[in-house]
Amino acid sequence: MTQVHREQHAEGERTPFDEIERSLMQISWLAQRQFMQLLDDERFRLTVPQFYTLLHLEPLTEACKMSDLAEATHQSAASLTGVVDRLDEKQLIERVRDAKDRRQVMVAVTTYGRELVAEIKQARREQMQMALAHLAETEIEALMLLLDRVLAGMARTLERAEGGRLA
Amino acid sequence: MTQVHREQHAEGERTPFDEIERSLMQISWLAQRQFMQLLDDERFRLTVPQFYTLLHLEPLTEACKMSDLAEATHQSAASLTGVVDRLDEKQLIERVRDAKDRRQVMVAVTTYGRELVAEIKQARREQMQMALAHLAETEIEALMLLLDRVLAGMARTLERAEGGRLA
DNA sequence: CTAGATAATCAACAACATTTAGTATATCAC
DNA sequence: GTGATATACTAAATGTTGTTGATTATCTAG
Repeated sequence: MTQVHREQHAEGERTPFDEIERSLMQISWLAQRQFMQLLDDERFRLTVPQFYTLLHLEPLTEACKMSDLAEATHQSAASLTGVVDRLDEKQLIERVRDAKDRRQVMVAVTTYGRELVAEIKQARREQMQMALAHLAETEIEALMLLLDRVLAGMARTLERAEGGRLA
Repeated sequence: MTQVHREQHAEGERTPFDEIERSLMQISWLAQRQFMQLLDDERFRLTVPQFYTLLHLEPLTEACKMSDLAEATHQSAASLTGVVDRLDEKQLIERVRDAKDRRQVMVAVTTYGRELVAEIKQARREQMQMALAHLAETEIEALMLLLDRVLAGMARTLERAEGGRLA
């Protein structure tokens, strides 16, 4: 196992807050990493940008303009074209030129695309459950309490910041 | 602004739970994206894997073996070599061969590396505060309450899964 | 000393995302 | 129609990460 040596130096003051902040960051990294691996599964073969682009399209009844999609997913238009190309190859989305403004390309998720998103969500749910399966019920409860307190602390921080700015 | 058309189709049943799940996923994507952009700032010029590798080293008093670092950050050894190369170029870490086992390369964060991590954390905190600055105090409170309930719901899901498996 | 295991790196390559700049097409104002 | 603008795509170049398999150096067991 990896040995961990924590610092206690007097100047620099490593506070519990710092520890928690670091833990949250590390958890975020690991979760992201785990999700990446899930998406890379042979059933899906998606990358993270591809999935989130698809996810944005999935609930829409109507097709979405490329430019709107780029804005919504915070990707540049040129970058999005590549991502949408790859989704198109996999037949997860369809490109249709708008009848009214023939410059525009409207993108819509296909039925297969919707199915895949559903599968991925299901797999992710199972993955999360498995990730916590080794914890005892009491440990999960404790974890939840702690997370609640983290959120409460974040709320307080935000209130203070807000108060300071609006005073 | 992007027009959003939500689906109400009878089969398929779009539940509020689905909506929230999607929102959480989208928030996670946007947060990740925002963080990426922050790390790309001229002050830092880091990538996400580079930052989290550095983050893992930052609290350690002693240097860390490459293999342990790879395991901890969930990267392959070969992949990590490249990441550490780039951190080394930026003088954020130092490589030292272990005296006892000269095969091993020990990696340690430099003072400059620690400073940069601190700067990034600070910037991130400010970024988060700015992201929520446009919310009224009552809205933030409401948001926090809702997040609490999301977490509680997650806990229940986990308990059920746990109960089913252990029954 | 030798054989084999171990640690890290290297080499070669593929995939993806990203940027910049340029292009084709279509729309709109006049 | 003409010129300006808008929309999406393309091309080319870059950087990072990732994989696989070989390689180098080192240690350890016998």
